Amino acid sequence: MNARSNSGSSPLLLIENQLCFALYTTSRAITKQYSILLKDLGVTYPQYLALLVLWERDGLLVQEIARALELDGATATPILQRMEKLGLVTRKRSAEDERRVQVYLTQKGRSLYDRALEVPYELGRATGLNEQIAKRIIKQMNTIKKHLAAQNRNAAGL
Amino acid sequence: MNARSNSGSSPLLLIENQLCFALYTTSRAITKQYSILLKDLGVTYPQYLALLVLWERDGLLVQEIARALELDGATATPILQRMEKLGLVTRKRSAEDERRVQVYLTQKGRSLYDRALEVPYELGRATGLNEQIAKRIIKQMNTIKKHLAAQNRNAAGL
DNA sequence: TCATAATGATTAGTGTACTAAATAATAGCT
DNA sequence: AGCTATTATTTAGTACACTAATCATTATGA
Repeated sequence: MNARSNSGSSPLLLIENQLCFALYTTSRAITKQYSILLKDLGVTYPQYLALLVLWERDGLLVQEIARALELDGATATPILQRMEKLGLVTRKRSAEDERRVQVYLTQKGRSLYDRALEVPYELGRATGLNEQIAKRIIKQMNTIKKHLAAQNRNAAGL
Repeated sequence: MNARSNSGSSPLLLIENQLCFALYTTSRAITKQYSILLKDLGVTYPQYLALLVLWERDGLLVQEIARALELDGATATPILQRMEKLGLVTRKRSAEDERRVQVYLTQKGRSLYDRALEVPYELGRATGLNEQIAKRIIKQMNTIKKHLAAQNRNAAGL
């Protein structure tokens, strides 16, 4: 049974709309919770994500950070500029290739690491899901994203 | 096993961070897909959601629409103002209570209904999940939101 | 080689989202 | 009635996110 066969019910209640709406509102609720937990650190959720990848590997390109966060470069740039203004990172044009900009953690950026370790722990308690269910949801989210990407690849290929 | 006991692995890989990140990126991917499907209608995803609730019941207050979309009133107002500029709705101060603003669909707003019915159908194909799994995810998202709300109620009560 | 394409980053412009503060009107209380 | 608290909406200010366009630099290929 697909959505079309369900035309008697209201569009608000169609399962596809419900699922997307649930993800939309839950994602916002989580981001809000992160902003509470990250207030002490003085960073936002996307900034925290950028820190996570830089703590993994320093000196990444703007593009690499954007790809890791699944963000457009045009979104990553202003985030990293704000982080530079906060004194968390520095941005340097690469010498070999002047197009590239590498992002490095400052001492201050590195210093947030220890306090940041507490964040996912506190947030994990807040979501109230066990690890097994969380893993299943992560897999299903990846399924959705893969499906959407394939859909758009086909649409672009026409 | 909680996050703390997992202190050997990187913070990026902690299950809580992974879950939240998956929801964050998937929600954005879905919104992007909606924006493609809604381009013909000339509305954004939040505007589409507002239309859904108004098609259910016309003349709702700004606050009621905000609550239905789980948005702050301060976010709903500019969305509805843009929709008014697009000629989709009109906003009228209530006569009995001058604080209240009621939102009504215009003829143009009503006329989008038929085309909008196709949207969740096309999006459902795009996500690639069956109804049963979708329903389970919706339930789990509600669990997370309830948990977060309870957490914050307790924090406020201290 | 040199015109052209591709790449990496940024800027411009629009539309959310959020908190906090302002505004205006109504409700409640004494 | 008049003071105070509450309610509904809006405005102000900050920070994403997205598309499209721009700019500089590097890669390419006839």
